[in-house]
Amino acid sequence: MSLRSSASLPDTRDRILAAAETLFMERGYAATSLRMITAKARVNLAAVNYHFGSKESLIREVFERRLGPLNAARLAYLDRLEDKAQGRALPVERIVEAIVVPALQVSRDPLGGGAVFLRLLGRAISEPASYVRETLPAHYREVIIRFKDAFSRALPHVPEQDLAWRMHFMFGAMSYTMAGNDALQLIGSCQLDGVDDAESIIRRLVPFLAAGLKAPLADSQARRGSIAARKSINAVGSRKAA
Amino acid sequence: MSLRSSASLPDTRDRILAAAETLFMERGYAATSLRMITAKARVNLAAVNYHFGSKESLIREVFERRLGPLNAARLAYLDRLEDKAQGRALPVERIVEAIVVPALQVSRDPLGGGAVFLRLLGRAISEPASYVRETLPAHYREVIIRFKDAFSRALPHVPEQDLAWRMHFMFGAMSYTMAGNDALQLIGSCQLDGVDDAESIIRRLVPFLAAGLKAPLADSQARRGSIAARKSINAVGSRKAA
DNA sequence: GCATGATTCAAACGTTCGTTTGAATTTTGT
DNA sequence: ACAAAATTCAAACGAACGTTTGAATCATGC
Repeated sequence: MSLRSSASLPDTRDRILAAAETLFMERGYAATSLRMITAKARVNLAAVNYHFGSKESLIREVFERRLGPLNAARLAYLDRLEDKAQGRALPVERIVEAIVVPALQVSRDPLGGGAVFLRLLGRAISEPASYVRETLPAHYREVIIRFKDAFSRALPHVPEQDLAWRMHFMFGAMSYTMAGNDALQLIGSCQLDGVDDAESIIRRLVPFLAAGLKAPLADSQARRGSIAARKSINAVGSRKAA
Repeated sequence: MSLRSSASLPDTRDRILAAAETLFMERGYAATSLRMITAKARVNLAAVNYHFGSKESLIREVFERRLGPLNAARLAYLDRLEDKAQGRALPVERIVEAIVVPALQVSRDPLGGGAVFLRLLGRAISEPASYVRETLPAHYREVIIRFKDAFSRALPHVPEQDLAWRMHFMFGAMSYTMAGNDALQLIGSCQLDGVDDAESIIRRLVPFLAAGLKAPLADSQARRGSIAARKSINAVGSRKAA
């Protein structure tokens, strides 16, 4: 079993995990070499293959170390909400909180690496690496099912397909935000300094997502919008887009 | 100048661009080798360095070929809306359309590669590669400024910082959707087949985003939610998250 | 029709990658 | 204390990477 004597576990494994987490977040999986990781972790190059077997297994463990507890906390949060509601429908805002708030908890992980992992997770969702695209859905499946049911009860008038899409949009806004994607430097054109702590982001994100989920259905107004869109496409297409 | 005689331009450049676009979308920048690109494009390996100088310049051209026209179409769409409105505030839905609909146009590019580029673009926003993170903001700066002004007039009661964050969330949901991020396989738990064409996605995305942008401000209810969140964090943190 | 420039091509360059090896070192069990 | 197991280490492996080279091939203008 190789159970460590509590006090003096050889932190080589954890140092590698922490270094890999940071570097994968900063540079992506493919662009991060094992030599960068072992240099940052101050361990021997061969330690990665000794402790994890391969680079691919390493990134798998990076995710599993934190994603399991995160999604377990989300489900526990939802359980508590549903217990308290005693069968009554939950407010959409509370369900959204059950997804978003545990992320805040992770970002305050006393080990300190939680915030880094959140950014990594936000990036990983659009990471093309096959190990990521196969590992994440397995972790999320139960979360998706449970929350889709909860939203479905809270929004009984929203058809299943529309609800699925709205949850899709919700995960998009969330992942993007958690990834810290200031790539477009929205921030550059107006000051966001000092208010980018996790809690104030959540205070803004939850109402945004709840309003989107509760939005009136498109059908009534959609026809007109769709036609207008079509016309404008032709109009734009006919000019020389410079 | 090397102006080609119209009919028989050596399509080597375009074949490389198309192959690179697809492969960057499928596997990411760092994980795509020049040998993969030249094999797919059926050109010689050295052709990339001959025509583009380097791998980095190649990806830059991949983006500039399509992103310029796309954002120009967005600005033209907004121009047209504002001309018609004659100084009156625009409906939020129309402004959102001006961002989203030109993407639909790109996805119908007669050259056929537009949809691939949209997915690449959605991924690139969270791509850590420095060339991407430095190139994209330059293309988007004017778009951000113009649309922030438009939203600001349409939503005069929303403070600037809140508006910036809501636009941030909007770009998140958009990028995620354009990237085709079914990584969580929301789709697996409920059928979305047959309705995933670009137009029906937009018909669902625009109301979602517009509702989020118009959401009531958090302040009134936020205090309570924040405290509840804090308590739940401690509660969850104290149990063994499995 | 031939000289000139543009393009393609096979081959090789040096570097870095993930992984393996086998000996040295440390930790553990008795 | 000592054998056995676990871990660390320096060094090297072959493969794949982006890029360069110089000759071969193609197109073009006079």
